[in-house]
Amino acid sequence: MKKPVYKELVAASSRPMVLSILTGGESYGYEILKQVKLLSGGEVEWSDGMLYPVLHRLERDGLITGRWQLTDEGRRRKYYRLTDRGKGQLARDRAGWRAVHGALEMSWGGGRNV
Amino acid sequence: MKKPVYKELVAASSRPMVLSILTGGESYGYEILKQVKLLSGGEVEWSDGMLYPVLHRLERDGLITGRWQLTDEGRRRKYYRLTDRGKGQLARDRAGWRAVHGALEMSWGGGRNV
DNA sequence: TCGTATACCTTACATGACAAGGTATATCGT
DNA sequence: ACGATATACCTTGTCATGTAAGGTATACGA
Repeated sequence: MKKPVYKELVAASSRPMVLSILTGGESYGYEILKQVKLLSGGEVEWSDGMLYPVLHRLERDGLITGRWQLTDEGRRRKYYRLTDRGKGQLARDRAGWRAVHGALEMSWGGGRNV
Repeated sequence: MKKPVYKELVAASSRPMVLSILTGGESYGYEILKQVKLLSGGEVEWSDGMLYPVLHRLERDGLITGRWQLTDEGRRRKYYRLTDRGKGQLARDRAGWRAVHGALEMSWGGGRNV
């Protein structure tokens, strides 16, 4: 049983993570879930019930756009890609994250101990 | 006008930040607010309306303990200090944060570009 | 035929920041 | 004397968001 990352941390990272994954090209929900797990070395696992609303929000806000696609096996997937607005948001999210991360690392010893 | 850090990021960092600040010794709400600003180089500013409920939660959960103190000037302050439970929680929060941070940094270029 | 993986979606609930309001004292400038 | 600002704490109403749990459907291997 893996201890889950606490939900506020998921909330803080979901948008930049999804946007960032999409800088690598189109992707879809189920694949993004696996990407997150892979990128974190298995330490972070998202529930699909959390991801789909995130994707809908990002699309509603114009940060990503989606298109339905049928695979050869007959499965339907919704592929998303980053918009220009999404790229701008990602840059701001990354800056905000790093500001907070810097403050945390400072508080965790100010560069001396771990 | 400073652009505020978005609220999910505040929610994710508030507990580890407060607990971490208290590893440096007792402190109180108003001072913690200034510490956060200082540690972030002025980039992160918390509202007091957000911090006080955080402190109450942490105390309720036994991660910190508070005591009222009167200063020489007649001001009342509530000083908080870290408990052993709080130290354990801080270690878990730090591990969780770093797991997510690592995944984000991976997604932000995999170690190559910025 | 049954379980697992793939692939999407929704709702009820609890949590937590934000905005805005409140109380009170001390200090400093005019 | 008075007003503004800093210090120092608190609470309430509103909104956003994850979690848990449920749903639908197809493909594939045992």
